[in-house]
Amino acid sequence: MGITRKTKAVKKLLSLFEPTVSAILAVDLIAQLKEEMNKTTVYRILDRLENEGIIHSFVGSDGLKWYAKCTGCSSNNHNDIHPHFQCTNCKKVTCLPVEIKIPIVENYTIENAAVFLVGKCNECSS
Amino acid sequence: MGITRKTKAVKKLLSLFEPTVSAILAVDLIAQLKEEMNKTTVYRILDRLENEGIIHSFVGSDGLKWYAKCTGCSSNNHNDIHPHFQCTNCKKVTCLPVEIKIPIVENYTIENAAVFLVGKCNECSS
DNA sequence: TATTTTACTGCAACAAAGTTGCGTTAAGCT
DNA sequence: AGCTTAACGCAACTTTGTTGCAGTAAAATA
Repeated sequence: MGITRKTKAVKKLLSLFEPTVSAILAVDLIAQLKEEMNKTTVYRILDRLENEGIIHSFVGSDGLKWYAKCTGCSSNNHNDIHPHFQCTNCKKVTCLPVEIKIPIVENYTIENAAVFLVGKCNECSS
Repeated sequence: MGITRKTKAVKKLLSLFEPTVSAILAVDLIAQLKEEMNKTTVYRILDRLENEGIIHSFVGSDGLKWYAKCTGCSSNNHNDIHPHFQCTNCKKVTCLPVEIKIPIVENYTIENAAVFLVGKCNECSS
């Protein structure tokens, strides 16, 4: 197991999630941190932070991995199912603070749901 | 543009979608057809069939691409939003014939939704 | 049916995202 | 300061998917 240490790399990476409510592509994080740390390190820190419930990840419609800061998640309780939204114009991805109603389907016991919405955000549709 | 020809390869690939309602991983199709055709061919046929509205694709929670046969889609009208379900036990992915209610979110104009559900199917939960 | 057109296929090489092994570094403890 | 061990960097690798080009085979035309 082991306890996550607050190294320079971890602090730096976490700081990138602060000033925004948007999700960030893992690939973009790696590009942005190119001079400061190795891509392996980025992936490993993201893994650890996710396991501790500090951030959460999801896969976009192109198969790329996104990360965003959790609001009210912990390592035990990580199942707040909220949809993610991507604007077709500015490409930004945001977590929507909306409760998703999981449909009840006969013959299927649904335990989790990943909802990825696509459309136009307010700034791009005006 | 060009019109899709019904070549041997196309017929063979399409036949794999017949006997099942389940979705198929692109990677699995390639493995299954290894002796009969090149992986480039598989990807290209899948692309064409999707453009024509004969099959549709989506990305699973692991980032891999799935394909399934459409029921009631055409090249013009491809927007029947139905959820996809993966059983955590048998790993099968199926299209659920359920209408998804897209939530109305302020400041966001939602045009499309990808819903990926995870849980237990009937055969695996009994 | 022979010819011509053009969509389709195979191959090899490539691209990009993400992983693994291992030797080294540095955080946190006493 | 010294010790333990988590964390890091590097290089090499794996996997999925793409691209360019030369050759093949459908389908259209005559």
